[in-house]
Amino acid sequence: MKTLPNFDSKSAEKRWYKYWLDNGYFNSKPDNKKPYTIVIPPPNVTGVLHMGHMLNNSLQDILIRRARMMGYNACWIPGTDHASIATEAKVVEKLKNNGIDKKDISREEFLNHAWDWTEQYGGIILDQLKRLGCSCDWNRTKFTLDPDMYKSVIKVFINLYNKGLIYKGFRMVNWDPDAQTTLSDEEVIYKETEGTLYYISYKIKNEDNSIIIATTRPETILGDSAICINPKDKRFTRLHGKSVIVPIVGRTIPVILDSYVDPEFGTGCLKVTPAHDPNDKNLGEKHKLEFIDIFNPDGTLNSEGLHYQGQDRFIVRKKIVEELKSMEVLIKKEKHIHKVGTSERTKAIIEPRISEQWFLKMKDISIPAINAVLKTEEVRLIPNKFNNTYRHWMENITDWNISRQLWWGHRIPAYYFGKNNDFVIAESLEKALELAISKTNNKKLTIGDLKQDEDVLDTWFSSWLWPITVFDGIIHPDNSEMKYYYPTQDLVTGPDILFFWVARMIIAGYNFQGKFPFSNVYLTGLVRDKDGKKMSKQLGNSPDAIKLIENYGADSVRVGLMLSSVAGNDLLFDEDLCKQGKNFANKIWNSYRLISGCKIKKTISQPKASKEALEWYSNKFNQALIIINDYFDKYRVSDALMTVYKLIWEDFCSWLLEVVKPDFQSPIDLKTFNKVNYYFEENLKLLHPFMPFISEELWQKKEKRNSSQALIITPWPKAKNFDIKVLESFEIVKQIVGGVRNFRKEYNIGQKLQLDLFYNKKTSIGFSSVIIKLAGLKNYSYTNSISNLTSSSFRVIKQEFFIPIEKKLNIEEERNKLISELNYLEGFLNSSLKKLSDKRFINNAPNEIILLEKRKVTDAKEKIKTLKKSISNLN
RNA sequence: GGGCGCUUAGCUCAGUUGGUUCAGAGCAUUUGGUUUACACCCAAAGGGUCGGGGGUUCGAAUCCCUCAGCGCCCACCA
Repeated sequence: MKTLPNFDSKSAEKRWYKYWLDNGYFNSKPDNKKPYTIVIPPPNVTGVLHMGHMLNNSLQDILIRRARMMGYNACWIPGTDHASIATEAKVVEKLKNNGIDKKDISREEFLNHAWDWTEQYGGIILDQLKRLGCSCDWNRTKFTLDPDMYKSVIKVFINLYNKGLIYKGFRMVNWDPDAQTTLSDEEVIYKETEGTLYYISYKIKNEDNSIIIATTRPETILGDSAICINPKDKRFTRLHGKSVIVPIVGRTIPVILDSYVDPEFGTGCLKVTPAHDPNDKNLGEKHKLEFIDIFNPDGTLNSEGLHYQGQDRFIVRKKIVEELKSMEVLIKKEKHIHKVGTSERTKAIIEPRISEQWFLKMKDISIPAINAVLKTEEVRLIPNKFNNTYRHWMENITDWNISRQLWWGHRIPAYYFGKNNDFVIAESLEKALELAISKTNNKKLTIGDLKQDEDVLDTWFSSWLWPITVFDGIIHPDNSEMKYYYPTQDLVTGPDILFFWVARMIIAGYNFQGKFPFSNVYLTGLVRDKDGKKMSKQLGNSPDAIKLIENYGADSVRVGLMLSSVAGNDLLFDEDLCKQGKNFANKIWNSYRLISGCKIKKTISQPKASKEALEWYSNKFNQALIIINDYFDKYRVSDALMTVYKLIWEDFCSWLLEVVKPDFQSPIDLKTFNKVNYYFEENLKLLHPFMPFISEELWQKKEKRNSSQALIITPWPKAKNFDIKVLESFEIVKQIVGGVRNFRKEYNIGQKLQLDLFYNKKTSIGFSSVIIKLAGLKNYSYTNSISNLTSSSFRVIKQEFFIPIEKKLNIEEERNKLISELNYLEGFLNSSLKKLSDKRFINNAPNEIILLEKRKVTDAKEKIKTLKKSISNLN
């Protein structure tokens, strides 16, 4: 029996993954089965597997493997994302380490470096997913910068532009004066900083009076174009319609009214500098103010800065304060804590700056996407608590800034020509020339006169097409793959990209394909460490994913992740969970060791206890299967796993196997052996989506299997009816066995000594052979003449059980035990009686509740009677 | 500051429309056990005023109000 070695996860993982690949089990082609499709959230091409990926992809694999077994044509499409900003940053850094500055090389050279980098690191994360067991159709692997994907993205851009949905406009961007580049909002770090709030007096035009404003950035008064007050602020009613004069500059600017201004803050008067503050920009647009840009790209002042031209913004701040002081318009200074945006890369204080960008109008095209989630439920968010967040964002959606000042990405297909920077939108230079000629009627234009836009598209502008482009559905909308696989079924991703990605895919799916791209969106939580801290490289609290797999085995890590992973809830990951997974794998392995080690003897007949226990397990299994299926329907994956876990560990191992396993070195009968084997395999089927490797290994250990019988493609068990009464009476069996076990513990009686157990009512409980076997009884029968003085008793349901004991009965303890049981029951009875005597209860409660209460009373009374008798017998 | 959500055992979480003994699971802990698949094990036990307060109701973990603490998203306030 010791011949079976321990489970070797490393070798099993290698062997079976190769076996699945070699047999093409992951691959999908359209056929006449129903499709079940998931597109992977493409990880960054240069990324490495982290805990978030592990969680996310384990879930997808569980869903896809179960679907495969359920008979669907399961197709999981893998791929990677070019991730403009992240990848470009990494390439820039690498070049820098090699002494190359991005500014010094051409776009083409840079892109060559970027492609080298991508080829070098691009496959890593996908290989890591294989280690985890992910059953993706690798033949379908896609990359968002693949030529066909590139074409699709450009086609969509042109299409939207021609519909008038894409336009060029001005936007306030985060400008890094040191790096001289724009930064995305994610790259700006806000730091709490102590600054100074300066109170400055502005003279009212044609009056001797003045008003006082407060500002943290006095140098920006050079760009002031208005003073704004709250229309409801009674202190300043007299200023309505007036103008003021900007100190130093001498410019006359209007006083405007807007409820944006908070009368409580500062003086209640706000100076408006539309070119250098996002909020002021809004005011500027709303009130049609002049935009006065006072800075050069390097943070020095331009000609609008008058005598400060060419000096750095922070030096100017100091000098201007002095000048204002000398003009006696600086009223006072106050310390002021506020948040200042700094560049993640250069640490420079960012300068909000107006710049020209490409935008996509979102309002109209997002309406169907709002309805799909919130009204028709064609797309479901799981859990649906995210519906509110979704609504909030979608109803306040603003135009999408789709251009980025980067090189790595899909280059914007705008071609400029002529002195006025006129442009055309086209999929190629040749086409652009054609368009430019017809637009200008200038036949002398040549390709050399055209200059393509330097910017690339936001990464999400390709990702939002992902469920379509993986099937080439933009270029060839009616191709057979599209017809078969689109729309897909489930999407599994994190809530952090609900808007960046999920919402936009829903929008794109409807607008470009007429159908929403998926039906269900399973939103996972963030993976945190066990102290609740977000896992990150900087904190160093993120375990190495591959090391985890090596230490515990992929199956165990998957179980560890699933055990506490509720949809939408953050996952507090503790390595001990993997240990739990490993223990489980060990348990399963050893149950196989027991079964496979049995010697079969055909001539012996099946013991009654085995027959009874198998009958119970058959019901138990079907009940569990129905529950598991229901959990899957509700995407309660960890509950489904826990149900499998308990079915195998408790019901199968601790109860069934304990009954059917033969005595030491005794043989087992064939009938029992076959049945146990059968259920062992049924269990493996339920286990497979969660623990693919060990389940396949154990499945294939069975003899005479051929490849067509691989577990991965074996049908999921069909749920059959079960008899709840059988399950209920087995629960009573467990209590009786437990009662005997407690007795043994209390009186320190080992398992080997066989006991007598008597009951005092003739009602049948069933499973008597199981009881005899598991409780270690030599006699189990009815009697009405048992003395409490010579036996210990316990009660299950309405039945009383006695175990005769010769010497050691501790009467005092027995009595105390009975009395405390009695006290509990009497308290229980009283509360029921009290309820029933309450007329309001009788008048209001539904009949069935009253009947229940009455039954409780009669049951309790009966139990009390027997208990009292037992107690009096003890005296 | 605006919006949303959360608070149940030491930890991570279940708890369907208020109603059976409804206060649960897993882990952890404690106690006892092992030549007979597995100490990566078996058997049993302890542990919660369901965040505080108030209300509705015959009846509240569940519905309402309020307070406190935590989290997320958005805006980041001159």
